[in-house]
Amino acid sequence: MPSPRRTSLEQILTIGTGLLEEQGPDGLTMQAVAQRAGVRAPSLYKHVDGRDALVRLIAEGVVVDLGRVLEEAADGAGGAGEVLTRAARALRDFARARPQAFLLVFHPGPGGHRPGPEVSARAVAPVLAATAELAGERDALAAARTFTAWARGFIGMELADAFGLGGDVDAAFEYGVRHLVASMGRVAQ
Amino acid sequence: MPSPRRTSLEQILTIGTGLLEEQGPDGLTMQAVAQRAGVRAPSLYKHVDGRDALVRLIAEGVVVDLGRVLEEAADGAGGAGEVLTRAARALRDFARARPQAFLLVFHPGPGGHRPGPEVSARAVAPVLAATAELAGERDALAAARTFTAWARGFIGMELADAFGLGGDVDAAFEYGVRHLVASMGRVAQ
DNA sequence: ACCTGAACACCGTTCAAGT
DNA sequence: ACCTGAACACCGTTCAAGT
Repeated sequence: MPSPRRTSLEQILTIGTGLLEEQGPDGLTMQAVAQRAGVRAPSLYKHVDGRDALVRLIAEGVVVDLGRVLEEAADGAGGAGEVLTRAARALRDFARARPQAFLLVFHPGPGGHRPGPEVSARAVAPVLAATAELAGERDALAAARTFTAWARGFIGMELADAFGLGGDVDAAFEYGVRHLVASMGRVAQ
Repeated sequence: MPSPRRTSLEQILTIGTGLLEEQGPDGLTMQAVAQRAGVRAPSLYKHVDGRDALVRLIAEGVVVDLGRVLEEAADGAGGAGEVLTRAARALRDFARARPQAFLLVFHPGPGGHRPGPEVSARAVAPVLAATAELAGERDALAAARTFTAWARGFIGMELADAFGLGGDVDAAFEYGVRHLVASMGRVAQ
Protein backbone atom coordinates (compact mmCIF):
# COMPACT_ATOMS: atom_id res chain seq x y z
CA MET A 1 0.00 0.00 0.00
CA PRO A 2 1.50 3.35 -1.01
CA SER A 3 2.25 5.55 1.94
CA PRO A 4 1.10 9.18 1.81
CA ARG A 5 3.65 11.65 0.45
CA ARG A 6 4.34 13.87 3.43
CA THR A 7 6.81 16.27 1.83
CA SER A 8 8.12 17.28 -1.57
CA LEU A 9 11.24 18.63 -3.23
CA GLU A 10 9.61 22.02 -3.42
CA GLN A 11 8.91 22.09 0.30
CA ILE A 12 12.40 20.84 1.08
CA LEU A 13 13.94 23.63 -1.00
CA THR A 14 11.80 26.26 0.67
CA ILE A 15 12.70 24.97 4.11
CA GLY A 16 16.37 24.65 3.21
CA THR A 17 16.56 28.19 1.82
CA GLY A 18 14.94 29.56 4.96
CA LEU A 19 17.08 27.51 7.27
CA LEU A 20 20.26 28.62 5.52
CA GLU A 21 19.31 32.25 5.97
CA GLU A 22 18.28 31.83 9.60
CA GLN A 23 21.02 29.55 10.86
CA GLY A 24 23.83 29.81 8.34
CA PRO A 25 25.35 26.88 6.43
CA ASP A 26 26.17 24.96 9.60
CA GLY A 27 22.52 25.07 10.58
CA LEU A 28 21.46 23.63 7.25
CA THR A 29 21.48 19.99 8.30
CA MET A 30 19.42 17.19 6.87
CA GLN A 31 17.97 16.58 10.30
CA ALA A 32 16.89 20.20 10.73
CA VAL A 33 15.27 20.23 7.29
CA ALA A 34 13.53 16.94 8.04
CA GLN A 35 12.23 18.20 11.34
CA ARG A 36 10.65 21.26 9.73
CA ALA A 37 9.18 19.09 7.03
CA GLY A 38 7.64 16.84 9.68
CA VAL A 39 9.60 13.85 8.52
CA ARG A 40 12.71 11.85 9.44
CA ALA A 41 16.04 12.61 7.81
CA PRO A 42 16.28 9.42 5.74
CA SER A 43 12.99 10.27 4.03
CA LEU A 44 14.58 13.31 2.42
CA TYR A 45 16.67 10.99 0.28
CA LYS A 46 13.53 10.03 -1.61
CA HIS A 47 13.33 13.61 -2.88
CA VAL A 48 16.88 14.88 -3.06
CA ASP A 49 20.22 13.17 -3.58
CA GLY A 50 21.83 14.29 -0.33
CA ARG A 51 23.02 17.41 1.40
CA ASP A 52 25.37 18.54 -1.37
CA ALA A 53 22.64 18.21 -3.98
CA LEU A 54 20.26 20.14 -1.73
CA VAL A 55 22.75 22.97 -1.34
CA ARG A 56 23.30 23.07 -5.09
CA LEU A 57 19.57 23.29 -5.77
CA ILE A 58 19.21 26.07 -3.21
CA ALA A 59 22.08 27.93 -4.90
CA GLU A 60 20.42 27.62 -8.28
CA GLY A 61 17.25 29.11 -6.89
CA VAL A 62 19.24 32.01 -5.50
CA VAL A 63 20.87 32.65 -8.87
CA VAL A 64 17.47 32.76 -10.50
CA ASP A 65 16.28 35.28 -7.92
CA LEU A 66 19.43 37.31 -8.45
CA GLY A 67 18.93 37.35 -12.20
CA ARG A 68 15.43 38.68 -11.70
CA VAL A 69 16.65 41.41 -9.36
CA LEU A 70 19.36 42.50 -11.81
CA GLU A 71 16.92 42.50 -14.71
CA GLU A 72 14.49 44.69 -12.80
CA ALA A 73 17.28 47.08 -11.91
CA ALA A 74 18.33 47.32 -15.55
CA ASP A 75 14.77 47.85 -16.76
CA GLY A 76 14.28 51.10 -14.90
CA ALA A 77 17.54 52.67 -16.09
CA GLY A 78 18.07 55.31 -18.73
CA GLY A 79 21.62 54.75 -19.99
CA ALA A 80 24.26 52.09 -19.70
CA GLY A 81 26.00 53.85 -16.81
CA GLU A 82 22.77 53.92 -14.90
CA VAL A 83 22.24 50.22 -15.58
CA LEU A 84 25.52 49.42 -13.89
CA THR A 85 24.88 51.79 -11.01
CA ARG A 86 21.46 50.34 -10.38
CA ALA A 87 22.67 46.76 -10.79
CA ALA A 88 25.41 47.31 -8.22
CA ARG A 89 23.02 48.83 -5.73
CA ALA A 90 20.48 46.10 -6.32
CA LEU A 91 23.12 43.46 -5.70
CA ARG A 92 24.09 45.18 -2.48
CA ASP A 93 20.48 45.37 -1.36
CA PHE A 94 20.03 41.71 -2.15
CA ALA A 95 23.10 40.84 -0.10
CA ARG A 96 21.77 42.78 2.85
CA ALA A 97 18.36 41.17 2.67
CA ARG A 98 19.70 37.66 2.11
CA PRO A 99 23.33 37.58 3.21
CA GLN A 100 23.61 33.80 3.44
CA ALA A 101 22.08 33.37 0.01
CA PHE A 102 24.55 35.87 -1.42
CA LEU A 103 27.50 34.16 0.24
CA LEU A 104 26.34 30.76 -0.94
CA VAL A 105 26.34 31.84 -4.55
CA PHE A 106 29.41 34.07 -4.57
CA HIS A 107 31.59 32.28 -2.06
CA PRO A 108 31.11 28.66 -2.97
CA GLY A 109 32.69 26.32 -0.48
CA PRO A 110 34.75 23.19 -1.05
CA GLY A 111 31.71 21.30 -2.31
CA GLY A 112 31.82 23.61 -5.31
CA HIS A 113 28.11 24.22 -5.77
CA ARG A 114 28.11 26.76 -8.50
CA PRO A 115 25.24 27.28 -10.88
CA GLY A 116 25.22 26.01 -14.42
CA PRO A 117 26.57 28.30 -17.14
CA GLU A 118 23.20 28.97 -18.73
CA VAL A 119 21.60 30.29 -15.56
CA SER A 120 24.56 32.48 -14.61
CA ALA A 121 24.88 33.77 -18.18
CA ARG A 122 21.29 34.94 -17.98
CA ALA A 123 21.99 36.69 -14.69
CA VAL A 124 24.88 38.75 -16.05
CA ALA A 125 23.30 39.55 -19.42
CA PRO A 126 22.17 43.08 -18.47
CA VAL A 127 25.63 43.93 -17.15
CA LEU A 128 27.28 42.67 -20.31
CA ALA A 129 24.93 44.71 -22.49
CA ALA A 130 25.76 47.83 -20.52
CA THR A 131 29.52 47.37 -20.66
CA ALA A 132 29.30 46.69 -24.41
CA GLU A 133 27.68 50.10 -24.80
CA LEU A 134 30.18 51.86 -22.55
CA ALA A 135 33.44 50.12 -23.41
CA GLY A 136 32.69 48.71 -26.85
CA GLU A 137 32.10 45.17 -27.99
CA ARG A 138 35.75 44.24 -27.91
CA ASP A 139 36.24 45.15 -24.23
CA ALA A 140 32.73 44.35 -23.07
CA LEU A 141 33.65 41.09 -21.38
CA ALA A 142 36.74 42.44 -19.61
CA ALA A 143 34.80 45.49 -18.46
CA ALA A 144 31.91 43.36 -17.19
CA ARG A 145 34.35 41.20 -15.29
CA THR A 146 35.98 44.24 -13.75
CA PHE A 147 32.64 45.55 -12.65
CA THR A 148 31.32 42.22 -11.39
CA ALA A 149 34.55 41.45 -9.56
CA TRP A 150 34.46 44.81 -7.82
CA ALA A 151 30.81 44.52 -6.79
CA ARG A 152 31.24 40.97 -5.62
CA GLY A 153 34.39 41.81 -3.71
CA PHE A 154 33.02 44.93 -2.12
CA ILE A 155 29.80 43.35 -0.94
CA GLY A 156 31.60 40.25 0.23
CA MET A 157 33.95 42.36 2.29
CA GLU A 158 31.06 44.31 3.71
CA LEU A 159 29.25 41.13 4.73
CA ALA A 160 32.43 39.75 6.25
CA ASP A 161 32.82 42.96 8.19
CA ALA A 162 36.23 43.30 6.57
CA PHE A 163 36.22 47.10 6.40
CA GLY A 164 38.02 47.40 9.67
CA LEU A 165 39.42 50.86 9.17
CA GLY A 166 36.09 52.57 9.69
CA GLY A 167 35.25 55.46 7.43
CA ASP A 168 32.18 55.83 5.26
CA VAL A 169 31.43 52.50 3.60
CA ASP A 170 28.45 53.83 1.67
CA ALA A 171 30.63 56.58 0.25
CA ALA A 172 33.28 54.06 -0.74
CA PHE A 173 30.64 52.06 -2.57
CA GLU A 174 29.42 55.06 -4.52
CA TYR A 175 33.02 56.07 -5.19
CA GLY A 176 33.60 52.65 -6.69
CA VAL A 177 30.55 52.70 -8.95
CA ARG A 178 31.28 56.19 -10.16
CA HIS A 179 34.92 55.57 -10.97
CA LEU A 180 34.37 52.19 -12.57
CA VAL A 181 31.64 53.49 -14.84
CA ALA A 182 33.68 56.56 -15.71
CA SER A 183 36.81 54.57 -16.45
CA MET A 184 35.28 52.33 -19.07
CA GLY A 185 36.35 53.13 -22.56
CA ARG A 186 38.61 55.95 -21.53
CA VAL A 187 41.95 54.31 -21.09
CA ALA A 188 44.52 53.98 -23.83
CA GLN A 189 45.87 50.54 -24.59
CA MET B 1 55.92 12.16 36.42
CA PRO B 2 55.61 14.63 33.57
CA SER B 3 54.97 12.94 30.26
CA PRO B 4 57.10 13.97 27.29
CA ARG B 5 55.71 16.78 25.15
CA ARG B 6 55.13 15.09 21.82
CA THR B 7 53.84 18.05 19.85
CA SER B 8 53.56 21.83 20.04
CA LEU B 9 51.37 24.69 18.90
CA GLU B 10 53.91 25.53 16.26
CA GLN B 11 53.87 22.03 14.83
CA ILE B 12 50.08 21.93 14.97
CA LEU B 13 49.85 25.17 13.00
CA THR B 14 52.29 23.95 10.38
CA ILE B 15 50.39 20.71 9.99
CA GLY B 16 47.05 22.49 9.93
CA THR B 17 48.17 24.97 7.28
CA GLY B 18 49.48 22.16 5.10
CA LEU B 19 46.42 20.02 5.60
CA LEU B 20 44.11 22.89 4.70
CA GLU B 21 45.96 23.44 1.46
CA GLU B 22 46.09 19.76 0.56
CA GLN B 23 42.63 18.65 1.58
CA GLY B 24 40.54 21.80 1.82
CA PRO B 25 38.66 22.97 4.90
CA ASP B 26 36.70 19.74 5.20
CA GLY B 27 39.95 17.83 5.42
CA LEU B 28 41.19 20.00 8.24
CA THR B 29 39.91 17.83 11.07
CA MET B 30 41.30 17.55 14.54
CA GLN B 31 41.82 13.87 13.99
CA ALA B 32 43.80 14.39 10.79
CA VAL B 33 45.99 17.01 12.46
CA ALA B 34 46.52 14.72 15.43
CA GLN B 35 47.45 11.80 13.23
CA ARG B 36 50.13 13.81 11.43
CA ALA B 37 51.41 15.05 14.75
CA GLY B 38 51.67 11.47 15.98
CA VAL B 39 49.21 12.08 18.77
CA ARG B 40 45.53 11.48 19.60
CA ALA B 41 42.97 14.17 18.92
CA PRO B 42 42.21 15.02 22.56
CA SER B 43 45.88 15.87 23.11
CA LEU B 44 45.57 18.82 20.73
CA TYR B 45 43.38 20.55 23.27
CA LYS B 46 46.41 21.01 25.51
CA HIS B 47 47.89 23.29 22.85
CA VAL B 48 44.96 24.92 21.10
CA ASP B 49 41.43 25.77 22.18
CA GLY B 50 39.62 23.71 19.56
CA ARG B 51 39.08 23.58 15.85
CA ASP B 52 37.73 27.12 15.50
CA ALA B 53 40.71 28.54 17.36
CA LEU B 54 43.06 26.49 15.20
CA VAL B 55 41.47 27.83 12.03
CA ARG B 56 41.72 31.38 13.34
CA LEU B 57 45.41 30.97 14.13
CA ILE B 58 46.05 29.52 10.69
CA ALA B 59 44.24 32.50 9.15
CA GLU B 60 46.37 34.93 11.12
CA GLY B 61 49.49 33.27 9.84
CA VAL B 62 48.20 33.59 6.30
CA VAL B 63 47.51 37.30 6.77
CA VAL B 64 51.05 37.80 7.99
CA ASP B 65 52.40 36.01 4.92
CA LEU B 66 50.14 38.08 2.71
CA GLY B 67 51.36 41.31 4.28
CA ARG B 68 54.91 40.30 3.54
CA VAL B 69 54.10 39.49 -0.06
CA LEU B 70 52.37 42.83 -0.57
CA GLU B 71 55.21 44.72 1.05
CA GLU B 72 57.74 43.06 -1.20
CA ALA B 73 55.64 43.88 -4.24
CA ALA B 74 55.43 47.52 -3.18
CA ASP B 75 59.16 47.76 -2.49
CA GLY B 76 60.18 47.06 -6.04
CA ALA B 77 57.84 49.61 -7.59
CA GLY B 78 58.62 53.02 -9.00
CA GLY B 79 55.38 54.97 -8.67
CA ALA B 80 52.05 54.56 -6.92
CA GLY B 81 50.38 53.11 -9.99
CA GLU B 82 53.05 50.48 -10.20
CA VAL B 83 52.62 49.67 -6.51
CA LEU B 84 48.98 48.83 -7.12
CA THR B 85 49.70 46.88 -10.26
CA ARG B 86 52.37 44.83 -8.56
CA ALA B 87 50.30 44.33 -5.44
CA ALA B 88 47.38 43.03 -7.49
CA ARG B 89 49.59 40.63 -9.40
CA ALA B 90 51.28 39.48 -6.22
CA LEU B 91 47.93 38.80 -4.63
CA ARG B 92 46.89 36.79 -7.64
CA ASP B 93 50.11 34.80 -7.57
CA PHE B 94 49.63 34.13 -3.89
CA ALA B 95 46.09 32.89 -4.52
CA ARG B 96 47.32 30.53 -7.20
CA ALA B 97 50.08 29.16 -5.02
CA ARG B 98 47.92 28.85 -1.92
CA PRO B 99 44.28 28.89 -2.98
CA GLN B 100 42.89 27.49 0.24
CA ALA B 101 44.86 29.97 2.31
CA PHE B 102 43.56 32.80 0.16
CA LEU B 103 39.97 31.60 0.46
CA LEU B 104 40.31 31.16 4.19
CA VAL B 105 41.32 34.77 4.68
CA PHE B 106 39.09 36.41 2.11
CA HIS B 107 36.05 34.21 2.28
CA PRO B 108 35.60 33.68 5.99
CA GLY B 109 32.96 31.11 6.73
CA PRO B 110 30.24 31.13 9.39
CA GLY B 111 32.81 30.72 12.14
CA GLY B 112 33.92 34.23 11.29
CA HIS B 113 37.65 33.78 11.67
CA ARG B 114 38.96 37.07 10.47
CA PRO B 115 42.24 38.57 11.53
CA GLY B 116 42.58 41.28 14.12
CA PRO B 117 42.51 44.87 12.89
CA GLU B 118 46.17 45.53 13.59
CA VAL B 119 47.43 42.70 11.43
CA SER B 120 45.09 43.46 8.53
CA ALA B 121 45.87 47.16 8.74
CA ARG B 122 49.52 46.37 8.30
CA ALA B 123 48.73 44.20 5.29
CA VAL B 124 46.90 46.95 3.42
CA ALA B 125 49.26 49.78 4.37
CA PRO B 126 51.17 49.82 1.05
CA VAL B 127 47.93 49.93 -0.92
CA LEU B 128 46.63 52.80 1.17
CA ALA B 129 49.83 54.76 0.69
CA ALA B 130 49.59 54.29 -3.08
CA THR B 131 45.96 55.37 -3.32
CA ALA B 132 46.69 58.41 -1.19
CA GLU B 133 49.26 59.45 -3.75
CA LEU B 134 46.99 58.77 -6.70
CA ALA B 135 43.62 59.90 -5.44
CA GLY B 136 44.56 62.28 -2.66
CA GLU B 137 44.31 61.92 1.10
CA ARG B 138 40.61 62.58 1.18
CA ASP B 139 39.71 59.77 -1.22
CA ALA B 140 42.53 57.41 -0.28
CA LEU B 141 40.39 55.05 1.78
CA ALA B 142 37.56 54.84 -0.74
CA ALA B 143 40.05 54.29 -3.55
CA ALA B 144 41.89 51.59 -1.60
CA ARG B 145 38.60 49.86 -0.91
CA THR B 146 37.66 49.99 -4.57
CA PHE B 147 40.96 48.48 -5.53
CA THR B 148 40.98 45.85 -2.80
CA ALA B 149 37.38 44.88 -3.49
CA TRP B 150 38.10 44.44 -7.17
CA ALA B 151 41.23 42.36 -6.62
CA ARG B 152 39.59 40.24 -4.00
CA GLY B 153 36.50 39.74 -6.12
CA PHE B 154 38.38 38.98 -9.30
CA ILE B 155 40.71 36.45 -7.74
CA GLY B 156 37.89 34.88 -5.77
CA MET B 157 35.89 34.43 -8.95
CA GLU B 158 38.90 32.99 -10.71
CA LEU B 159 39.47 30.46 -7.93
CA ALA B 160 35.82 29.56 -7.92
CA ASP B 161 35.98 29.04 -11.67
CA ALA B 162 33.21 31.59 -11.97
CA PHE B 163 34.34 33.05 -15.28
CA GLY B 164 32.12 30.74 -17.21
CA LEU B 165 31.90 32.78 -20.39
CA GLY B 166 35.41 31.94 -21.47
CA GLY B 167 37.48 34.69 -23.00
CA ASP B 168 40.87 35.85 -21.86
CA VAL B 169 40.94 35.98 -18.07
CA ASP B 170 44.51 37.28 -17.90
CA ALA B 171 43.54 40.12 -20.23
CA ALA B 172 40.52 40.92 -18.08
CA PHE B 173 42.77 41.11 -15.02
CA GLU B 174 45.16 43.51 -16.69
CA TYR B 175 42.22 45.50 -18.04
CA GLY B 176 40.95 45.85 -14.48
CA VAL B 177 44.27 46.99 -13.01
CA ARG B 178 44.85 49.49 -15.78
CA HIS B 179 41.41 51.04 -15.61
CA LEU B 180 41.25 51.18 -11.84
CA VAL B 181 44.62 52.85 -11.56
CA ALA B 182 43.78 55.26 -14.34
CA SER B 183 40.40 56.17 -12.89
CA MET B 184 41.69 57.30 -9.52
CA GLY B 185 41.57 61.02 -9.01
CA ARG B 186 40.08 61.73 -12.41
CA VAL B 187 36.38 61.75 -11.78
CA ALA B 188 34.36 64.82 -10.86
CA GLN B 189 32.26 64.68 -7.73
C1' DA C 1 52.51 18.12 32.58
C1' DC C 2 51.01 15.95 28.93
C1' DC C 3 48.79 12.00 26.66
C1' DT C 4 45.24 8.38 26.43
C1' DG C 5 40.85 5.63 25.88
C1' DA C 6 36.20 5.92 26.57
C1' DA C 7 32.22 8.39 26.21
C1' DC C 8 28.81 11.89 24.54
C1' DA C 9 26.26 14.47 21.30
C1' DC C 10 26.16 15.40 17.00
C1' DC C 11 26.70 14.80 11.62
C1' DG C 12 25.41 12.37 6.64
C1' DT C 13 24.02 8.27 4.67
C1' DT C 14 22.39 3.35 3.85
C1' DC C 15 19.09 -0.15 4.14
C1' DA C 16 15.95 -3.65 5.51
C1' DA C 17 11.46 -3.46 7.40
C1' DG C 18 7.06 -1.48 7.81
C1' DT C 19 2.55 0.42 5.82
C1' DA D 1 5.56 4.62 -3.10
C1' DC D 2 7.07 6.64 0.61
C1' DC D 3 8.42 6.69 5.51
C1' DT D 4 10.75 4.62 9.52
C1' DG D 5 14.18 2.89 13.07
C1' DA D 6 18.47 0.97 13.43
C1' DA D 7 22.99 1.02 12.14
C1' DC D 8 27.52 2.73 10.35
C1' DA D 9 31.29 5.74 9.87
C1' DC D 10 32.47 9.88 10.79
C1' DC D 11 32.84 14.62 13.39
C1' DG D 12 34.34 17.88 17.78
C1' DT D 13 34.79 17.85 22.52
C1' DT D 14 35.05 16.44 27.56
C1' DC D 15 37.06 14.02 31.23
C1' DA D 16 38.72 10.67 34.42
C1' DA D 17 42.62 7.73 34.39
C1' DG D 18 47.23 6.74 33.31
C1' DT D 19 52.43 7.88 33.36
